[in-house]
Amino acid sequence: MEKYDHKKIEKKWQEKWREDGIYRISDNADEKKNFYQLVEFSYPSGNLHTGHWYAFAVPDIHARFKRMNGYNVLYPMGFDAFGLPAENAAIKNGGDPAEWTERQMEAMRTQLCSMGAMFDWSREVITCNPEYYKWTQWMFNQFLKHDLVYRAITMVNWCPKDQTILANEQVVDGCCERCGTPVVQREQPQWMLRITKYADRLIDDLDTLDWPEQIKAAQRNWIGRSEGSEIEFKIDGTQEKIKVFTTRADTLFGVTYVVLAPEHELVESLKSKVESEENRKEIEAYIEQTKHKLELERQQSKEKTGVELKGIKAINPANGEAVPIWIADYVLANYGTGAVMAVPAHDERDFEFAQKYNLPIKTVVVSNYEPITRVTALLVNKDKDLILQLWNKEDGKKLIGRFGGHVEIGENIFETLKREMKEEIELDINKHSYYFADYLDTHKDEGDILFVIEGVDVSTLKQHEGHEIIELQKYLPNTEGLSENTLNAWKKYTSNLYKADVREGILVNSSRFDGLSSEEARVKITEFVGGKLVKAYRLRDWGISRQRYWGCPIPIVYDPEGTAHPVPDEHFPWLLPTDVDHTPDGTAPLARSRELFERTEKIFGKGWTPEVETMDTFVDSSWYFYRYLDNKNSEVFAATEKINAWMPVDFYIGGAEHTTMHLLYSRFWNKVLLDLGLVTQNEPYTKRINHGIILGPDGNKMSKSKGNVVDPDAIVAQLGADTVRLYLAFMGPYEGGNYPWDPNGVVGVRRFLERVWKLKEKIDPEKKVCKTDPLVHKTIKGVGEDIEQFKFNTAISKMMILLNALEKEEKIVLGSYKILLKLLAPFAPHITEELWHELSGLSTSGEQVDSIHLTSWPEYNETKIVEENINVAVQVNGRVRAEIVFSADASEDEIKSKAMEHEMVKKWTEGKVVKRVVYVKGRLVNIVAS
RNA sequence: GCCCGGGUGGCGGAAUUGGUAGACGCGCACGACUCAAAAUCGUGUCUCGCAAGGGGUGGGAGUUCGAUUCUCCCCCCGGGCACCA
Repeated sequence: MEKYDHKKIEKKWQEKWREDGIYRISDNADEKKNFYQLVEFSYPSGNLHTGHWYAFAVPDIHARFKRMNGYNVLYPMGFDAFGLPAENAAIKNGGDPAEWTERQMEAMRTQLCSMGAMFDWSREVITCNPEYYKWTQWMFNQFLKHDLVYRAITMVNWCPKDQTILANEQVVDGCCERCGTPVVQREQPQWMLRITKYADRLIDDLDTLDWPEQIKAAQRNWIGRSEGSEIEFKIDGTQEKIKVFTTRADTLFGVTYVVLAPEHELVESLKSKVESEENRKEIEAYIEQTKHKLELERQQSKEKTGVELKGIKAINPANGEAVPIWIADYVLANYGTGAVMAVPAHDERDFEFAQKYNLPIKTVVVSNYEPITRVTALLVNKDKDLILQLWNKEDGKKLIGRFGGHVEIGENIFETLKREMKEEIELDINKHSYYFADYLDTHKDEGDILFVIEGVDVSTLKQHEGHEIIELQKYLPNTEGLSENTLNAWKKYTSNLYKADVREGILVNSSRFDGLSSEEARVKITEFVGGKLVKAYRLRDWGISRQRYWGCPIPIVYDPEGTAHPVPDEHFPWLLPTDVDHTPDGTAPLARSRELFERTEKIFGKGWTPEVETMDTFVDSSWYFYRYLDNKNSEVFAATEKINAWMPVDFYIGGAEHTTMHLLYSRFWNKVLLDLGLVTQNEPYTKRINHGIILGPDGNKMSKSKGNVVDPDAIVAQLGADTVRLYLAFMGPYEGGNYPWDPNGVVGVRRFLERVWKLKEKIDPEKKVCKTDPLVHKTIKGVGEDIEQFKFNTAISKMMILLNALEKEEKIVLGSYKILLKLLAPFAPHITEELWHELSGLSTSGEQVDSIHLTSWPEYNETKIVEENINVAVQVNGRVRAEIVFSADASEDEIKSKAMEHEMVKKWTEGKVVKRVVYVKGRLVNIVAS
């Protein structure tokens, strides 16, 4: 018999599939449901590496599976062809980026074809093609019309050595990613997209998505919404006001100074009003210093610095108190209002600053802590995690109870607690902690206000009339009988308390707000001082200007007065000029194009000039998935009926690195398209998973310098594409994990394929039934379920188990073998296709055989999965003592009594009383005896 | 510091979601074939123990007839955010 030789079959079938066009997908296949599976397209930066294989060939398994299950599956491929990698390579090799890119794409297409994936190449999308970027420009114009684009001067990352702007992700630890030079901040006009306008929707709509919590959390983090208040502080003796943003309006009574960011717009006018020339110079010097502070320094040193604006005071709207005004760079200009009210008693940073510059610290207590009298300690941290330590009052030594949990202010847990505690003086700490946690849960809605204490000086509380607070430290040295865990918890929570102790506490009785939770107090106090409730975001607007050549030209022209105008739609594509030397020198390469300037003047008139910036490539990739649907349309970016036929993307698979970039940008882009009435879906991707990366055999990230790069082309040549696909799928669950490439492991799956190949020798066309039949059906079920969940590793394992079983048989049923081939087809499309056709000779009819990939997924019969016999484990007190085989229809009573009779059971229950017999259907019997 | 994931043999990883921990593969050991090697096939492989039996899923406790799985505390690793008021 001929040996399995991948070289003979893989190319052959790839060509045949292309000729037959079996992967060409129509928009409407009769009766079939459309399924859009998307993977992130790649930069045509050069060679296809293992990462590409992992990203494209493994999801192909799922796409093929869906197709065999009756879906009309679109699994397209294209190139994110603009951008730095292509441009850099072109610069290095002295070529034209367009030509260079075209060459790379051609090479990569060949490599991509070697995967044997079901890409529909007729739908290919290339972002650097004018037919594509014409629509990017058209959308930019739409954004512009709807006030979602603006030009602003912003701070950008600037590498002084490379003379170029760097995107945030190109700044690593405050240094330029490429040359390691510390990055400086520089003011630069930029075209901005108003993504912040969509911040709320981008957060809120995450709830509707079937995405991993991890990704959602990262996006929430990135957008960074926090709800707070904007409160105005009048500046004494002027008309000016300082607006501050705070999430802790309830601490307004504790404000002891106000801080502006050095870049704050009011600083300019205020500095002329300071009391001395000397102070003014000091201020100017500080502002200057901040401006030139390297990003690196900002990150490394959190040492507080600042300068007071002497002689000017801000008025606290809550109590009319005049407090000093400072500028300090710990206040960020572009977050909130760029100004904060400082409450050192309740904010770590303000506290540090106040300590350094000797500013007063005032503690605010908004509280009603009446019930505390009989408990030795009650602490609430700022997350409202309540920790209650109950000490025996009599000798003050024994910790009799402790509990923790999230608590809402307003629970009157105390009275009942007292009652409960009376009976149990010596509670076991660990045992009872649950009891109390449960208790908290069930009494959430009852009772009066209990307390809010935060950062409170114990001695201050003591002075408060009518309440008895026993100081914790009195009992601290007495650690007898406490477990280590308790002791640690104790230390942790008391250390918070002592931190407050350090502060010079002044009790401010804001009785008006007594008895409110800090949340309620926040709202009430904001109202009281005429502030407003606002939200602040960490997310900034999206700067899309790039001073590079190889990108989509921003379709803007300037009139002779310098006013910007959009290039009208009829001039699209607004072509990227080619008469440009694109060696980077810190200026935009397009500024050197004669053709572009001439074109502009010719169309718009003398003195008009073009925008010379290009767009961030994340713009290109923000809508590419729409173009796959209708990639040749010259009238619209994609026809509505095609959009409706396919969108939203059912399944989007990609790398974790895009979590807060591409995934957020394209969601934003989609929402804008929705608002403009161009599309109908609120979210572009229904389901998303992130895959991990393939590491080198040494467990490190593959890199040329480490010499651990695995070249997929070489492995494919040696072992075949099917083996590589199978191995990548077998390494571990597809979602999330990073796996080292194990050269032995690949050989292992190759062995599996060879055994599948050899197994055909055992086929007996006459044989109709076999004892492996139940396993065959079980495997169909299991493999299908696993693929659905992207657990390819266990799917393969199940096929291996089936193969192991079939190999043990003398002869096997043809049907079983065919099923195995079908199950394996999505994983190893070539070998299965070859065997499938070879087997057609064994079938009775002589007609033409279809591709295995056009057949449907085998069906399993649930009743056939049931095995004849079951193994029941017999336990005595939870330990397995015996195993008994029963026929599958044995009754519970029968199984139980047989188990009781077993000699091992007798041995282990000797002299004991059987208290209970637990039976788990078809699995085990547990005999409880003592 | 905050927010998400994780922690199981020598390794990648399984475990029907509370029911016989370690599937499947790699590696390793032994055996068969061979003059020999490779390839292939077979057997074994968590750990202590000759065995009977005991221990064991990062550590400590708890709930349960029974815990890798649930609860609490702690430790460690990976990722995101971070002077965000």
